[in-house]
Amino acid sequence: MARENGPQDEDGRQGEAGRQGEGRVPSDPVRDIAAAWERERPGTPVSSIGIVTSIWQLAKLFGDDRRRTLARAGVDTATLDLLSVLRRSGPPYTLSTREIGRRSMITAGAVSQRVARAERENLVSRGPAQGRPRTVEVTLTATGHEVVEATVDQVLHREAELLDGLAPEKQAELTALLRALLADVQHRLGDDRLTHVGED
Amino acid sequence: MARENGPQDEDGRQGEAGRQGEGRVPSDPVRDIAAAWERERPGTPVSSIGIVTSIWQLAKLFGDDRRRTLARAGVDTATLDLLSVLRRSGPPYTLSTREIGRRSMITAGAVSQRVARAERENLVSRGPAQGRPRTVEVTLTATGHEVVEATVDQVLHREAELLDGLAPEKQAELTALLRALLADVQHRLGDDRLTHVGED
DNA sequence: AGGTCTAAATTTAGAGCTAAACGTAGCAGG
DNA sequence: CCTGCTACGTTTAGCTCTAAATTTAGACCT
Repeated sequence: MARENGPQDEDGRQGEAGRQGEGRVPSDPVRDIAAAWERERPGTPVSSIGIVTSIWQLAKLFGDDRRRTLARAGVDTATLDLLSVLRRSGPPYTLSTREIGRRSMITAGAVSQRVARAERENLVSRGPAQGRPRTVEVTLTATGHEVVEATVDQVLHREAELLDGLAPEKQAELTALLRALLADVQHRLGDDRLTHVGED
Repeated sequence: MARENGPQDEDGRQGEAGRQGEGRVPSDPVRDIAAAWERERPGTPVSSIGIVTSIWQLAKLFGDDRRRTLARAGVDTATLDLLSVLRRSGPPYTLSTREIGRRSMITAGAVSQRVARAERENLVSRGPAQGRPRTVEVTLTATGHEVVEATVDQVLHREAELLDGLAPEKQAELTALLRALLADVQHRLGDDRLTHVGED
């Protein structure tokens, strides 16, 4: 209620898809974005929007939901990510900061900060690696181990729940396509970073 | 410290996929994550990982790449997102802050801050809405308009390029699946937010 | 041995975001 | 009328990230 008058469109053109006349398309926000660019700037290269924007929005929804789930348990997503990477690596639950950065796809500075925060709460410990000079090893503590055990299933279960509107075969197809795309993009970007240094 | 011994594989088992004996699978990092959970904690509900983690990593790669592309042009991604939403809405390039938040999927506070930053650089202007009390309207300035025109094609073109390792039919399939998933998750989360208020 | 060089991690500056507290102003009921 | 409610935007506190500057400590060369 509230909003008594201005019902239909302060929003500019919300339903801007305009004329997909027939069936009653139940509003596809991502498609609308591409359509709006076409309408406003004919020739805009919109081909990537259907994939990139959907991925972006899904990541946002999953991420926000995960944050809320974990907040109830008193943990934050960055810390759980760190603990999970260590937990998954198996005994002795130890990795170099470098390796942590690679697996979590974050910069070295971010690793330092995550580890410092987690160390403050006694979830991990830090020390020089034996055989390798200049490298620091991070190890899960007993407390850290407990936190993982207490939260990981919750998070994963919740996410499986969010996916179960999609039929299993569809999920399998999607998994395969995402996997192929991820491998390709990763490869491309890895190369680019090396080749692309000074040009363009 | 003191973790002597273990020289050979600090990385835990990087290639932890272990025995997918035959073909020489070219290392699938996302699959490895699920496999590692299974190995370390049999029974962990890993079914969502293939989709959720891939989406997360792709979003990170696309996002980082976009940030780098825009940095060269002296813009940041949050600002371009704001300007784009306004640009796409068509003349008079004006939206309420509420609507901006909905379209960009960010909180009201984040909208305020984005608008404040953009206003400082004269990319948008802000003022009370005509017919509706209590609402603030944001409008693209000429400068803001120029920034969009100068950068949007670059960004979208770059992203299309990143996708073009995936065959067009595959892209179409992926688009359709993501679209279905997004609609479902969005619907579910919208409901949840209302029903879930005090329980659990 | 002494002076670079270099590879590693850490620290810092600054952008962004969320959640929650706040300010404000129509509006509705007594 | 006055009071409290409600819908809106803004501000603030705190977290997290990136990029760049800084620190640290072997390694290499002569």
